[in-house]
Amino acid sequence: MGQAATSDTRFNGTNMSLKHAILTLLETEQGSGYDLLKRFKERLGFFWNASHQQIYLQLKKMHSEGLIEFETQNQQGKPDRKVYHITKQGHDALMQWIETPIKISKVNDGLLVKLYAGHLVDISVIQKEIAEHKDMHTRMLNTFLELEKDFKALNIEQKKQFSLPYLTLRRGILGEHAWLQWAQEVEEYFK
Amino acid sequence: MGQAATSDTRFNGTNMSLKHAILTLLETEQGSGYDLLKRFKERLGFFWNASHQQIYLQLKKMHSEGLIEFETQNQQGKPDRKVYHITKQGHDALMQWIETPIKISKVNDGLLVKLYAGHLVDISVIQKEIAEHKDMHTRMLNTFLELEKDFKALNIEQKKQFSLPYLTLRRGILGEHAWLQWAQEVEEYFK
DNA sequence: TAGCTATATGCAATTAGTTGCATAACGATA
DNA sequence: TATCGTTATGCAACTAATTGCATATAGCTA
Repeated sequence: MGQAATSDTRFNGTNMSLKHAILTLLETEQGSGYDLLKRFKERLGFFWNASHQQIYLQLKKMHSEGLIEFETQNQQGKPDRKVYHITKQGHDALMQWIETPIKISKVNDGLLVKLYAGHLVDISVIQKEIAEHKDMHTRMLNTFLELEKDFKALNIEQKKQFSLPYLTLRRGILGEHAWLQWAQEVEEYFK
Repeated sequence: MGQAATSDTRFNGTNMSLKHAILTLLETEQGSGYDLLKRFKERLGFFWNASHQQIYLQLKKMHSEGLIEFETQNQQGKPDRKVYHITKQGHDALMQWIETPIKISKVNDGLLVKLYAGHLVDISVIQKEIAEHKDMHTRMLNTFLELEKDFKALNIEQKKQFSLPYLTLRRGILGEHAWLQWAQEVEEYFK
């Protein structure tokens, strides 16, 4: 056990930011911060996560940079909505970003740090936590499989339309499968 | 395609920080910032990544918090080394962290944002970038498989000693396998 | 009726992480 | 001899993200 697992040069490229994920969403359809929050959760949750605070902050910043514009919609009973849409500048920035290589995404997983340090505590502490994470991953996988079922029920035209989002969904499914397979191995090891 | 993929309540718990990864490393063996950097790269690269700037900054902060202590070692020809070791306080903080549930680790993958937005550009742009990432993931998998080979060559006693790090390595291997399998699917889709 | 969820937005303080720069000497390679 | 990689540490400026708080209404549930 002594080979270098990573080398700095493999991780070069532009840094990803929430900014381009938001531009991508607004490119297809305008929406408020709240709309975007929902879209992140519903459609991008398997590869991008963002809190509402972060989204609102980014939107404000992007507006000041001229990447997006908004109109205020008054609503009865509910607070006003700021409906954002992408500008020419925002579209250009997105296109430029897509064509610039990005870094391989960084993995920082606290659960594995715990497992690595597991000799310091009763191993049942770790086992219990892995079991809890397994539940979460199982629920996520099931959600993804539901989404896949929906996709498979579409007609050929619609399938073509959603093929790229579907490929990202596949990443989520394969990723969760791998996680659960690993958890299985860990369980068997401790049996 | 419309089900919620994630819900806020599933992501509760203490936030992981570099701090505890460093404490874990120092718990086993004392070392300098530079040593820790190497250990991150060599042994934790498949689940934790940190730059040297960040490590030195954290060490300074942790020292001011009393979690670690250091002695300065003079060396001929080379700069002085600050060899850090964990304190009682640091050990206690680590133990407490291990027993506190942590959040499921966040996934933010720019490459998938690009794929999601792939309809905006010539798809070959995306294909090319996925191919480049595939190379990196292949190299990483090979490194991990080498490490696994080293582990398998150990005797029973040593295997027992390194069983927990080995399980974290398995996560890396299964994760990279899943990534490459996905890349294969994407390639076949575009063929 | 009290609490929960959803809708809708935001600020302030803090922590985490990146990017760029700086220094300094050794040994190996070109 | 010039450059490159390794060893060794660090600051400054910036960007990214988290945590906690704050406001306000409607509808549903216990």
